[in-house]
Formats: sequence, C-alpha cells, structure tokens
Amino acid sequence: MPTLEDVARKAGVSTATVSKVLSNTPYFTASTRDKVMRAVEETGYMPHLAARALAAGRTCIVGVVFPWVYDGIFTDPHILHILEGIEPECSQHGYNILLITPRLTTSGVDEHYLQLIRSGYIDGIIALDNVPFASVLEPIHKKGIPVVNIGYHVTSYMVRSDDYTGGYQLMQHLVALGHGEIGIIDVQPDLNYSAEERMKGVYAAAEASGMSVESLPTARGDFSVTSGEACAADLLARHPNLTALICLNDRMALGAIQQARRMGRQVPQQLSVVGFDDIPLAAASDPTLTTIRSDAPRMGREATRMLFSVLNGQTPDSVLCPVQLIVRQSTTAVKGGCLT
Amino acid sequence: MPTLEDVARKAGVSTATVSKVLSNTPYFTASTRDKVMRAVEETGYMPHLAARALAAGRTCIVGVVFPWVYDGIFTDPHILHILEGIEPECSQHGYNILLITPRLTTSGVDEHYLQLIRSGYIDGIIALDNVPFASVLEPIHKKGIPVVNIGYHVTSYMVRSDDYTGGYQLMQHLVALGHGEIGIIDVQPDLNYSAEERMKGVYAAAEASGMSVESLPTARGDFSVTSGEACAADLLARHPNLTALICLNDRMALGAIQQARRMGRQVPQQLSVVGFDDIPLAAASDPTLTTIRSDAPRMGREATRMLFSVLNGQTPDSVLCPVQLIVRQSTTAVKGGCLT
DNA sequence: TAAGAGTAGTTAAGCGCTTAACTACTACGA
DNA sequence: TCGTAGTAGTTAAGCGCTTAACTACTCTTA
Repeated sequence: MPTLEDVARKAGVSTATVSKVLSNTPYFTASTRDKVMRAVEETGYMPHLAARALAAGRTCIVGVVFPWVYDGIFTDPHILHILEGIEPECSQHGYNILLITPRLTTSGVDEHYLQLIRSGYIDGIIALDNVPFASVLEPIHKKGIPVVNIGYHVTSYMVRSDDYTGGYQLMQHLVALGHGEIGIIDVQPDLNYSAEERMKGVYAAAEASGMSVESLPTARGDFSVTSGEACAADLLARHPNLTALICLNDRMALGAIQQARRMGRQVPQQLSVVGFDDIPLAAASDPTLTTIRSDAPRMGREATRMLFSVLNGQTPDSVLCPVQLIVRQSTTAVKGGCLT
Repeated sequence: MPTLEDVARKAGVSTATVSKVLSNTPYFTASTRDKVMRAVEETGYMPHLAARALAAGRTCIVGVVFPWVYDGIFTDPHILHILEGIEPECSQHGYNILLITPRLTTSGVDEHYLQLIRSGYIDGIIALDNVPFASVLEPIHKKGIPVVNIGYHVTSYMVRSDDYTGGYQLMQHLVALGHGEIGIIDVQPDLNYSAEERMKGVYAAAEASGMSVESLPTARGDFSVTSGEACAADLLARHPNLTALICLNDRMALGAIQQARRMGRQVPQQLSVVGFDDIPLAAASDPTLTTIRSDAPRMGREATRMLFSVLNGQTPDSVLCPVQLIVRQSTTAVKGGCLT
C-alpha cells in the first residue's frame, strides 16, 4: 500500500503538503494541489486509518452500544430499526460503526467492554441504555467520551420515545370505546424503563377516567409471543368478564389474540386487544392490530445527529420522540357499551 | 490516560519489557512480571488500540459487511440472528465488530466502502454477499483481506444454508400429503441466490414426482407480508383449484394465509401453506406455520470460526449448514387425496 | 576452560500520519 | 527603506506501541 511519503515523492513536495492538501488546508497554489491530487490518483493512495487515528487523536469510529441484557437483543427488530436511522448519518459524516454488545449484569459490565471503552478507539457513543438495574454509561463518562443515550438513564444527552403518552393513549382509546373491564399484560418491573413509562401512562389515563388502578387485572410476560399467550390464558381464565386487553408490546398482543381465539373469544367482537411498537406484522395480522407507533429509525437518526453536534462542540437539547396511536381492527366499541 | 512509558517508569523497567510481559512473551522472572502487573494495576493502564494497530499491523477489528441492497437489510430479523452467532465468537477472541453497510448497485459499491476496505483498518471480513447482480467482495480480494462469505458468491471460504434441500423438502412434503395443484410464491429472479436455490430444490422435487415444472402457477413477491397477500390473491383467483401454496419465506406465507382466509379458504383444510426461514412468529401464528428452519446464528458462528482459523494461517473447509423441515398446522393431507 | 545454549532484559527503529513551528518570498503602505 | 501582513511551503517532533537486534549473565558440556 502506498503511503503519504510515496505520494509526496511522486508529486515532488513534502509529506506535510500532501497531508494538508488532502485535508483542505488553505494557502496552496492550484498547481501544487494538482500535482498532489494527480500523484494520489496515480499511486492509488488511501490514508491508513490507524496511523491517522494515532496522530490526530480521532478514529472516525462511533460505538453503538446495545447491552446484552436479556437474550432479546438479537431478536428484537426494534434494534435493527434504530440502526437503520444511525447508519446513514454516520456514513454521511464519514464515520464507521463499531457494534458493541456488552454483557450487562447486576454486577456490572464485562472486562472486554471496559477495555474497549478505555482504549481510545472510539470518538463517540450511542447507547441503548434502558434497564433500571444496571447501566453501561459509567465507564463512558469516566473516560469522557461524548455519548447520547437512547433510553431513560439520565445523562447529558438523551433521546426518548414518549412511552408515557403512548400508554396514556391506549387506555384512553379503550375507555372512549366504552371498555370498563380492562386487563393488562405487563412485564416484570425493573426490566425496562420504557415499559415502566408505558404503564405510568396507562395508569394515569385509568385514573383520569375514574378507574381504580389497583383493581386492573394484570399478568406479567417477557415481551415474547409465547408469554403473551400464557398471560392471556391466565387473565381470561381468572377474569372472564374482561372486554379488552392492553399489551405492552405487539408480540405479546399477537400471542394474546391467538390465545383468546383458542379460548373461543372473537377479537375484536368479544375482546379488544391493543399492542405497542407497530411492528410490520401488526398491519398484516388478522385482525390487524391497534397499537402505538414509535419511530425507531427516527430515534436512531436524532441520536446520531445529537452526537455529531456534541462532537462539534455544541450542546444540543435532548429529544422526546412523539408516538402515534394507530387504530386498526383489533379494537371496537364494547357491545352495549355507552359511548361518551 | 497512562501510557506504556508511565507503566515502565513506575515498574522500573523498559517499555519493551512491559509490552512483552503483557503479551506473554517467555523469559521473564516472576518478580519482573509482578512488578509490571502491579504498575499496570496502579496506573490503570489500557493499551491504546490505534497505536497498537499501527505498530503491530493488526487492528483486532473484523468487518461485518451487510450490503444495503433492497431496503430490507434493516427489516430482516435474519440479519440480526446471524449477528447473534458472530458476536460471541469475536468477543471471545478479543475482536471488535465494525458494521459495514455498503450501498450496492449495479454500478458497484460506494466510495466510502472502498476507502474503508483499503484503509488497513480491518483484519478480516464476514460478508453477506448473496445478490447475483453485484458483489462486495472484489475490493476485499484486491486488498487481500481474509474474508468468509455467507452466501453463494464464490470465494475461498464460504458458509451456505442448504436452501436447495429446503426447497426440495417443502415440495416433497406437500406431494406426500397428496397435493397435486400447488402454487408458488416466488421472488423476482436475480434478486437473491438463496431464493434461486430454494426454487431449484422445489422444481427438482416436482420433477422427481412427475410434475411438470412449467405448469406450476407462480406469482412474484418481494419477501414482504403485503406482497404475500397480493400474490395469494392473484394465484387463488387465477387458479381456484389450488390445494397448496409454497412461499419462499415465512413473511409471504403469513400474508398468504391472511389473504386466503379473506377469500374464504380455510387453512389448512382447504389450502395448505408452507413458508421458509422459521421466524419466531411461525410458531405463534394461527395456524402455526409449516416451514424450513435455517439456523442463522449457526451460520454466523461457523463463518466467524472459519475467519479466525484463516487468520491463524489455516485453510478451513467451506460449510453447508443443514436445514430442517418443521411440520406444523398449516399443512394437511389433501381432502380425498390418496396418500402413498 | 572456552564455546555454545539458554535466560533475562534493554535499545532503538519505525509503523504512517498530523501539526506546531519555522523559513522564505511577495506586496504594500508609511 | 523598513516593518508588517499575507501567502506558500518545509522541517521535524511525536502520537503509543511492537519487535528485531543487541547486551549480559548463567549454566552445560566436551
């Protein structure tokens, strides 16, 4: 591979001149620039990124930290959609993406992650840090790397989805349809901040319409389809008079619908079901699913833009991404219910 | 950040000694090792990866190249599952993953990708190169970086899923159930080698059982759920006597099932449907889906192991990952059909 | 007892690039 | 005529690490 020196020799200038011309430093004649560019062409020169990183102190690498909490990291399409927003922004700025998946347990993060963070390999970080019991941010802060968090852990720069409002809207929607006996398919507390926020929204809307939060029948799943089935089986057996089910994500909602059918309940005629996320299948299932759309690519995009603006010395504001209630076929007015 | 020199000074040895002790070079007394390790502890030293990369000529970065062909890259859970297999292997070897998503068009790859490949930043590459009309491998070969391809583009080291056998098994399964009128939901040719292989398998099994391949009713989708619906609508309208549908992936199969229902066909009583991939929803849909399971994490794992063995100077054999027919509820014997 | 083999560490070159500090030349106003 | 400002390029230090080549000491063994 040709180096700067080869180019410089060929162009008849110093390596400093080549380096500066390539980084668009002013004060060079057109003819010098020409000579350099021609030599670059002829030699097929490409800068050696490790050398550049060492000399300049910048690596042009952003780390994308997706902690490996529950096994779902590599199962959840949500992750991929966030990446979809991150990638073009990075590419556009000439930055590369290092995918970092630390093992996150109650006792902290793994050693490999620590090394990587402290190795000077990474210019900036986008983290997906959203589990209450642990955080990947601490070593990053310690090392002083600029970081944007997509999630609820508090740090200087954050992007969040408006989960609270999403939860609120779901409950509000069901109440407006006349539902009074509403079951909840939740997840275990302390698993996920977003889920907690969604529940806060659900409860707030319940209270706003005069319902008692404590009396809402609840089952706990783990975001998976099968757990949705199990929870629905449990809830419908214990509370046969339920007319609606709020599920904290779409996959559990789809499972719940299957299970309800097996138990002889027609959806939505006898049971309304709502989900959260608006995964692609929500629009294609039978019945199509009423849900909350959170714009994952946009969150990735916003986070990346924030990161680059931090890297440029600015101090951007944190972002709250709006959500949207998508009403489809899985919800309907309660039979004989009184619509307000 | 402390450097090797700080550690060396504190330990009272030369930087070479520290470097060698840390890389487990023989011929050092226990006491020297101790002094060094203690100094490392006290200073909190971490090697600077860019400096190490420059000096040693290795970056400890493997590139994972997922070309951005159709927009599906960030939508397809398959990708994530391949990563699931790659990540632990890399992590175990102390390597990091650089996620590379070149824009791949008929006119080649984008400039940023070219730069990255030629920049000396990457020790080895795992590519997912599977579109007939273009390839990301050429610049990699030119630069001489060790590469393993997950897909059908020919290169020294390859990992493939046995798509041919998968297709064969699907057709064989339906034939064994007595189906004779079978529709195909295909994708456009030249989009994906795997799809082509699957079709070859389907056709081979058809011929083996004496069917005429040309007469198989076929519609072309694009792997999406909605395209599955559209294709099913088309096929069932044009060929009302179909008793079974082979879909080249699960998402199209799920769409086809929905559409068949809407058109008054019960699945599987009046129409058997099979998919390909075994995505999580295949086991949770209603009816559950008969499909072919291809082990994506395993493919990632095998590819990564091959890469490291290449990096160690070995020449591993290419791998063909077996597939498995998963029979579920969406297929049944044809009514009044004669089972062999 | 001297040559070779093994052990334990040091010296210093250099990986390829960036950039502060410097030289040198031209132009121009006071 | 001198001083200053602007323009155009060079010199050389150094980023933090690895490693070939070297020194120096201690055993063996013929």
